[in-house]
Amino acid sequence: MSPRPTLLEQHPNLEEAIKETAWAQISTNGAASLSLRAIARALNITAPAIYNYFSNRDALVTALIVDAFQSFGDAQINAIANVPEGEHANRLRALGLSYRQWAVTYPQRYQLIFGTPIPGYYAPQEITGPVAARGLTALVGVLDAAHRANKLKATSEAKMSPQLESMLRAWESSRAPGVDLEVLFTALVVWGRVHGFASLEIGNQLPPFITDAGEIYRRDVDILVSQLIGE
Amino acid sequence: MSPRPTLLEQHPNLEEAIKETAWAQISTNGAASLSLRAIARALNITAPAIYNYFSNRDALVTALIVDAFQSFGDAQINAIANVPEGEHANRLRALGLSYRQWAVTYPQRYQLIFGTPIPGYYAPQEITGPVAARGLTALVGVLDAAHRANKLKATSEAKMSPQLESMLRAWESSRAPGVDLEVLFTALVVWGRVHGFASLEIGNQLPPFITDAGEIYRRDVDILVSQLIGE
DNA sequence: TGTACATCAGTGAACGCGCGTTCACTGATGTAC
DNA sequence: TGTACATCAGTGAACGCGCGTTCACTGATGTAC
Repeated sequence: MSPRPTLLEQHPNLEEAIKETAWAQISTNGAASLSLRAIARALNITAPAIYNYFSNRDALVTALIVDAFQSFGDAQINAIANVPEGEHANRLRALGLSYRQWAVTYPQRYQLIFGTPIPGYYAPQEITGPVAARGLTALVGVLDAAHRANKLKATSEAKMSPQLESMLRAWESSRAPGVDLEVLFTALVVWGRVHGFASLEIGNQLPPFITDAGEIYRRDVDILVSQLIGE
Repeated sequence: MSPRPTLLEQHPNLEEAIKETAWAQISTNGAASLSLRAIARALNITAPAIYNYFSNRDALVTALIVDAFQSFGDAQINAIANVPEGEHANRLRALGLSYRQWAVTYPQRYQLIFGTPIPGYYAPQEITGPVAARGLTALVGVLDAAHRANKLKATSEAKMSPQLESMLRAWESSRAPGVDLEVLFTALVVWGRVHGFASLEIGNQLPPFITDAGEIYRRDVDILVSQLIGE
């Protein structure tokens, strides 16, 4: 037993500790002012030590973004894990509620992947892209299953414009083979809809009388589900 | 005619020039890294000169935010100025389309008022609040008119929860006297819905195959209008 | 069990930088007589 | 029209600060013999 603990003993997994401290900083100061020196200070190490784990500040940010997307995707997938496959309405509702729940639970992560980009930082798409797609995949899956079971109501009787169709077809052929274009369109609409209210809440942009945004959100999700899933 | 122009001649309205330069900086570097020194550099003046117009950095940011809200409110109001009062569907559609149009036209302003807050900056609510409310007011007005004309479809048959009702009643009595609670709820839902997709587009968070987000947005607004306004 | 050595995580000093803000100042402009 | 003076927008030097990153280093740990 050494008289004063070595640094290794203080931080058995320093890489993890650095990321955790980074998240703590983001939650108080915002992602833009993430500082290696401040992280080091909080961990009682010196700033250059961080370079043993991340080659520079951007590498740390990228790691955080990947973790956040991972966490988001996990949350979406877990949300429907215990809802029977045939209950399309319940599955869609679970995804919608989980979206906000995750955002409220991890506002820092939410801000990092859905908020204003960090100035001077450019996310490497080859790292960020695949892990970002995972979240939408769950939604597309649920809507597609409902569609195949003939339970998905059409959002509109109007024909899609040729431009819209060709964009969606590009998506279909590259990432979602065999999925109906209406399903893909609906996924985007649903995403935008849950995202909008959640982001207003997280960003604290709702009027002050909205003291419990969850109340509105839940009702909105119910409406959304009943508009999309038919018996 | 003096041989070299005085600074006054270079910048007849320096206060305005400072704000314009600030906007330019925000659009390239994001709001978080707004720097008085950089603004001064771009204007060929020294940094302390800015203090003749804004007492410090935060005061400049506040002025920008107020301007942005003003611009947003104007856009919303102008959007329906030429749409006849009785055409509820067209008025709602005009507001929806204008929301995105403004965001696309002034992404910096959009980011400043709807994006991640600037670290270390706290908006003085007494200045920011009133001007922020103006945007929602137009929407509430249009929905209220439709409701009074019996053209607003109910979003849901389910009864509102008591908590939801009491929040909305607080809003009604403090800011929107006489407006039906269903109208206020609908306004929030509409806001969240247009906001969500617009913010994904502005934040560049849509999947890469969505090359023309406006196509999806327009269709989404059409769906929204047809769901809310009946004949 | 004991010694020599390689490894390598973390240190501490230093670099050059940009920042917000203060301060005493300058020098052009406009006014009063 | 001419002079003395007040005003005040903008200057330039300086302050103290925190930042990312580099570099040669130290000293504990683990391995080979």
